[in-house]
Amino acid sequence: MSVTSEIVKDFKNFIKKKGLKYTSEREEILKEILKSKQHFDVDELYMKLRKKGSKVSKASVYRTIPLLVEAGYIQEVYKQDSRSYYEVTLDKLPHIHFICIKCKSVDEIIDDYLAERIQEEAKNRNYTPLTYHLEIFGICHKCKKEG
Amino acid sequence: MSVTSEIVKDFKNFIKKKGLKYTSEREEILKEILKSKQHFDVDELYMKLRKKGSKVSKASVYRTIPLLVEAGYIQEVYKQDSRSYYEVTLDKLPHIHFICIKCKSVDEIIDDYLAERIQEEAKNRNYTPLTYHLEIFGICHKCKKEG
DNA sequence: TTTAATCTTGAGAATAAGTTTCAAATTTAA
DNA sequence: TTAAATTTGAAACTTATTCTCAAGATTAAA
Repeated sequence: MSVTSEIVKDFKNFIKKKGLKYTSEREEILKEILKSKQHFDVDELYMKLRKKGSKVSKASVYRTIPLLVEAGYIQEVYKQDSRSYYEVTLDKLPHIHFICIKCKSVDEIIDDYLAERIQEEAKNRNYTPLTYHLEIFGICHKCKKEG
Repeated sequence: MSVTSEIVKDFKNFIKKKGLKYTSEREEILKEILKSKQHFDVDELYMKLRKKGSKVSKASVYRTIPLLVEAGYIQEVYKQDSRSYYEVTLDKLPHIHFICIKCKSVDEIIDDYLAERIQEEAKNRNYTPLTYHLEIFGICHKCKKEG
């Protein structure tokens, strides 16, 4: 069984356990998201679905995202210009984003050591961490060269 | 000369250097912000000013904040429910926020080691860091106890 | 398979933070 | 004091996200 269909099955279970109904819209949205290799926002996702002939509404996309976050498949990774960006969580440690305030590019790195330290800090505080965002704002190499 | 009036003087210089005009509204807003010991959002700040009899408009508050960020007196520290929160930067290292997703409480700590490591990571990438946000989302001790 | 209860959907209205517009007021340099 | 330039307040606008509601889909049980 493919990874995707495995996840689809699990998501169905998740939905059922919550006493909700498993709809084709929810499945379509999940499948499309699983294809994304990068950060995405609601508009991008909605457009991709539309281009493929899907009839899902934007409202359904907005309604499905919190379910996928709760199920642990995606997470919000940053906000920019009052828009939220998400990414697939699978096999991924939370990571660091470098956001260039000039060109708006987003670069990411993973630093296991940093991740551990963050976990520690949370535990020292008697805090149950679920996820974190580390965003470093600054100027990227390219923009620095250009002036 | 008090710390506040020192800053007010510097801000006036900053404004002049940019070829802008130094207005009583800008000064009022800066002074009120300097009094804040905690995170604040635009609405809170605006309300405080109003209660003191100030006539500044919300638009002016919104217009002044980016200037104060640029001048380095305040920084945006996190966003929640599509609202931005700021704090006074003075003598402060960027720090970590624990945000409880249940009660919305925000706790902060400073970890110099983490701060250093973040700087390093940025430099390794040829990136000029200006500021960063590290937000850890989870459940606080109190909410965990309550179920 | 039919039913009935419940949930979900799409479309558009509503909400709210933040931005913009514009005429009147203020600041500033000369 | 004056004239050019900027800023202000108020209200209109923008835009991501949420909400509303009637119609349609799902589900468990008969």
